[in-house]
Amino acid sequence: MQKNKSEKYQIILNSAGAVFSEHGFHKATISQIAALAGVADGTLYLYFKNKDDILYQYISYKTEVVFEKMRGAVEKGKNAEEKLRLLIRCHLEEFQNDKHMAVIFQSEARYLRDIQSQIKDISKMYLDLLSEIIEQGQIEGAMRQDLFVGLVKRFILGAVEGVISTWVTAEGRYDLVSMADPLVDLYLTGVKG
Amino acid sequence: MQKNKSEKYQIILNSAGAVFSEHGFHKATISQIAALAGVADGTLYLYFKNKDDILYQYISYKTEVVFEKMRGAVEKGKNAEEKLRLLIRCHLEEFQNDKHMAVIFQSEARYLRDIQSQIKDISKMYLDLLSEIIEQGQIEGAMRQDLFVGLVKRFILGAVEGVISTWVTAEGRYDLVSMADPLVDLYLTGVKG
DNA sequence: TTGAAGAATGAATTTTAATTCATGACTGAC
DNA sequence: GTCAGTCATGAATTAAAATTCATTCTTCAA
Repeated sequence: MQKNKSEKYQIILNSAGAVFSEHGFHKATISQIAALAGVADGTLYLYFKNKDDILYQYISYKTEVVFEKMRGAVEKGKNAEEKLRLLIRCHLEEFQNDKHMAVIFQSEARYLRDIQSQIKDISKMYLDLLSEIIEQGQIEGAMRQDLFVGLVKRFILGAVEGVISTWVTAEGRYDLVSMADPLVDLYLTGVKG
Repeated sequence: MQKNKSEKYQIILNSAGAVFSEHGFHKATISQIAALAGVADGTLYLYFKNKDDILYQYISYKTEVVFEKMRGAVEKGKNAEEKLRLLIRCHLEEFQNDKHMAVIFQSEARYLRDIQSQIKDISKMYLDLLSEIIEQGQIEGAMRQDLFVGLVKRFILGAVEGVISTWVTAEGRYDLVSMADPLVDLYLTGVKG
């Protein structure tokens, strides 16, 4: 198995993303991925330990890239509310721009239960980002003091994921990013008349 | 394959629930389910078409039961806010009381992509319930007129699922139902100070 | 007591796809 | 032109479980 992230490594990873998102990890076969990548079945084993490892590397890689962007987006915000808006917008943008990733995170991430501990879990990192933002918001006085942060951050992440999930189910037929501000408005002021 | 829902059918379905939730659908084997149910492997095929069918029937059955309870709960509410509180509480209660189901809905429901259309999808029914409640809330003047109902209902469901997901990950070590009212408060009034 | 129908068994079979590895092709140094 | 090292191939192997079915057990009516 080669160490460096050669061009072929990337091609295989992308093909795997396409095949996993179309058929689901378990119904996807090595042959399908190899065919799409334009290589022989055996070649995959020069770059990956096994089928699980392909999914693992895919998720690790995407997680790292996306999370880097999210952190960058949040840093640009001047106050808690702005940071929250930038984070949610970035989240929706990234998933809209990479539908395969969206589908895979949605449906397969949980398969990796056992090896999850090794992954820089995107949920964990995301929730930490949210904690920071909420705590800052409380200090600024922009968010209520009596919030149970542990619940609020789950509430926020759950809602974004729910919105993405619907979009995926709808085959991505509408613009996801335009949901960002209405969604944040709901977080901030709720549905009450 | 027998038609009636005999006692043995139920025993197998429950055993399957336990095994699926422990190992995940794909790692679970027919032999494990049969052993737990105290029958021979072949017996499962007297009651179910195949392994997929077991998951399918499990989810169909649980969906029906839970949804019946949710509908009953909502009917008891006098106004939109009360209905929402009762729905969320019922949701959390049912999942707390049946952890196997909670795990399976969380991680395996999406596997059934292909046969999803045949399933009385719990999300669909749930979202319809929410639509009714929100629209009623708007008529009552208890909820804002400018809400985009399609987004709000997803927002609400996503957040509950997120909270359940965390609870499942935490191995159910705390009381889930006590999250109901704080969660609804967030829906209604948001996090703004 | 018997025997026919319905249930259940579990070892044998089948299926399916992941993984291996003997072979072949390519590349650049000399 | 040749050789060594690297990379790629894909048919053959392996492995794991799902599924089948010939056989056995149970029940109960006559």
